[in-house]
Amino acid sequence: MTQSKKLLLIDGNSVAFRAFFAMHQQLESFVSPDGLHTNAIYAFNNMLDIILKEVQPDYALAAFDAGRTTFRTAQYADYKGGRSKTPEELSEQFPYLQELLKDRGITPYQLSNYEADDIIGTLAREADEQAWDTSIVTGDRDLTQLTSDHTTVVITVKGVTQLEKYTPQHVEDKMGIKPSQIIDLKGLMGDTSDNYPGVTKVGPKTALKLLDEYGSIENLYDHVDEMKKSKLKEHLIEDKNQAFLSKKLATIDRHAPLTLGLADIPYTGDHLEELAEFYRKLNFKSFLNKLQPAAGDDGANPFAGQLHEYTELTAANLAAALKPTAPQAFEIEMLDDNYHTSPIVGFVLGTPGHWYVSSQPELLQTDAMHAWLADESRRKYVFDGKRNYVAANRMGGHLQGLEFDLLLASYLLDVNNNSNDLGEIAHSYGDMDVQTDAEVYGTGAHRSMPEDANVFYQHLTQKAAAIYQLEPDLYQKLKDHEQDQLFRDMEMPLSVVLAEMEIAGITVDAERLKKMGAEFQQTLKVLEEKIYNEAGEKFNINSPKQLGVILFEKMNMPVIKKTKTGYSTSVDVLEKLKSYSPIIDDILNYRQIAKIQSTYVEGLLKSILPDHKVHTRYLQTLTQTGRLSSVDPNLQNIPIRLPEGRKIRQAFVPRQDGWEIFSSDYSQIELRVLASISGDTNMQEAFKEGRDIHANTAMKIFGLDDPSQVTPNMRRQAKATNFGIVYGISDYGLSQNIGISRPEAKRFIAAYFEQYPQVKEYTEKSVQIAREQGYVETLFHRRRYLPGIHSKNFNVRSFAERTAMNTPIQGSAADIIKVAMINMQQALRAEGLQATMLLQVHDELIFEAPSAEIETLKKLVPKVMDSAVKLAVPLKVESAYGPTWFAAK
DNA sequence: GGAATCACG
DNA sequence: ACGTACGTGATTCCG
Repeated sequence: MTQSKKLLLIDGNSVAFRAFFAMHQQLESFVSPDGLHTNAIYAFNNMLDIILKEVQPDYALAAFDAGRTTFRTAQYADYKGGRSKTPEELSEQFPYLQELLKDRGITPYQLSNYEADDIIGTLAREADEQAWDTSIVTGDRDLTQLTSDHTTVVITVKGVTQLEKYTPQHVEDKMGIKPSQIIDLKGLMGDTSDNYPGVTKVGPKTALKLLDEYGSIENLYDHVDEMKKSKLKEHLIEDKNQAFLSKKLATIDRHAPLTLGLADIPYTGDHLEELAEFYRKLNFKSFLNKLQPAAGDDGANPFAGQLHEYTELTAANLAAALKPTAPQAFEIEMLDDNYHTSPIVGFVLGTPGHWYVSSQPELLQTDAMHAWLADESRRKYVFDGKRNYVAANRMGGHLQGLEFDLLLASYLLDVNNNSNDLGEIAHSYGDMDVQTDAEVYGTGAHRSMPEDANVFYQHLTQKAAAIYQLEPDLYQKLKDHEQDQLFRDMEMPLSVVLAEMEIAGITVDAERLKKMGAEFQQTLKVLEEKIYNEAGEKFNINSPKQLGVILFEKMNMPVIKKTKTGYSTSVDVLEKLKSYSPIIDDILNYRQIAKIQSTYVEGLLKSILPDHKVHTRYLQTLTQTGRLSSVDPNLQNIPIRLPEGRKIRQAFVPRQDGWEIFSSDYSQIELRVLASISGDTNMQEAFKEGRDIHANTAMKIFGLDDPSQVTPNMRRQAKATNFGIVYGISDYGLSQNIGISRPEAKRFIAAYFEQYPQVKEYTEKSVQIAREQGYVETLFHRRRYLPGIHSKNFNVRSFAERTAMNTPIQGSAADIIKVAMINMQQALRAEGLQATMLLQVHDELIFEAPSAEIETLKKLVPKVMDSAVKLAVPLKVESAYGPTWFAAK
């Protein structure tokens, strides 16, 4: 069976208009070197990326209007009259838009006397007759009259990159009429934007009612005499001609005399060289970077790039391959993200001109490879050293001598560019010679080795070559940013520390978890029954939608908050509903236990490997602030705040009897960082004197003389205010958080800034710096760009301002614990301890150790942590230990 | 695949 | 007037 052909038809004018106005705000920032406005072209191209990927057409055309005069203006002179002139900033973009379309393999077309709609209608009809599948993209809902079993109309909503698909069914659901009735609707109600009238006093509601009853304008007028006497009837009779004319105007001509046919418009894909030239001309860097040869190309590569030659590694040539003393690129290949468990499919190493590839992981286990891996003097260039370290470890090797990690370098240069794909990153630095993994291996369920081994080898080779080629450029950029130390002395060594922590893993007592799971199961069952009783019916408690119906419709509780999709049923909402019914408490309990059960009992059990441990992966190049994140499983959000959840920690145990879990955390590290970098003398004094910072703040903002006057509630509010400052305060946010009025929150903040004046200066200075240089930095020159700081959109700009205040604080705290971790691994080794660092949870480090080493750790760990950096205030570290993680707190 | 919810610092 | 706290990840539902 042959698959039916796919046709893509684009309403060029309509989409261009939408594109132009969607990016109207950015009009003046999208200007080519020649002074041409490019915002519409840019947004149009974004839409193309999306729709081409989705439709994958065999044939494609973009239709444009030929001018103002058409056969419709002949029928009705004022058709589309009164429209204001197309802005010059847009009309100048049309010729380029057509050039873009050609370069993207899509035929642009216009026909004098006809509108784009008619071209589209005609081709869609021809395609329909051959049972092709057609997608029509437009911003104009009128085109939904063309929907059929084979034709889908895709409407751009909210800009041009959000698309809504209309099938005949969707048209009916959304508009209440069949696609064929749209022209009747327009006939009755007219169209103000196209400037033709319908029947007097008939709007959408009346028109829909009439169509519901009569089906079409023709049938309506056949029976108009039978209607009861009414104003409506008079208008209908009066405006009969107008109604028929309007229907005619609204009807798309599906037999326009086109000068081309379907056979003339094959979709030819990106014409890479022309397209690259076009992007360069318009200064479209991001599109240029995304540009690459399509997968399955015969390797032809128009971008200067070369395909590097390679040699397949064998036992015989291994020695020769390992001989060069210059730094070598090295990469172990795995297809799954989780490198702790993914099969290893091959590896590559070498220097330019001498690339060696292999699809035999066993070679990594040879003595020769082991010696080379462990030889610190043999420097290695890698992409994601941590991943390679773990993989080498699985092959019995110890990867040392890491000199340059492309992934870490690109992350530090711009944390927004947090791709994990070598190809994508290389492209963003202008190296187009390497494909992305998605292109070579596919994604999701389709991910697999290429059929042709040479494709695999070539990909490995191109990756290694890209690392080598980009190294000098990126290292220079790091130096330009004053980030070479951060890179060399912090992130690079940390990647090895993290690899060792991940490999160590933490032991989980599965039996313990299962026992807890059984108990939770019982509790859930009881709660479930109770909730069904109270609701008077069974429903899915896990479905916020169904729960909303029960609470707010059936039980008539007041709606406190709405979400995009319906009623909010989140904790803060439910808390406010407690007095209405005991069902609320049961739901809250159910939610709490269900969360623990699904995420922490069942979820955790799934990640335990045969060694009885879980081996998380720390993502070192993800967060915008420099923190780590933890996945598969996430060990940075194990419950602690509520007693039921906290019990989960009883399942985290040392790897052998006679050992314990030891934990140390920084106390108030973010506020200490704030005190230090703001230079605020009052806040510094509080820390230097070892005072309770929240109580101290309470005394200051409530104007008390003595700590004994601070009530628990005052301290709670002061604490929230301290947090608020760190997050980039707003009176509204604070008022919400501690349940006070907005003016009160405002007074709090004013009092706070009066007491800590240099903190106020710090917040103002941070925003100022972001405005002036476009980015903010941490103590160690970690950088975050904040393009939103100049936005005209209040929300976007406000967010950037809060981020400007928060990132140096959160990020510097992240820097500090990273330094501590590197020093800690060093210290444990130097002291010859068996103690092993296992986990990092942002401001705490968790170890396992023989009981006999606990006394040593109690001194050593805090010492290493509080001496990681020298701030203007002391760092305080608190420790605890016990037989499980539960006890170590 | 997005939205809602909730776990952590 | 705008409409919010900063940084994350996993699970579930549902179109």
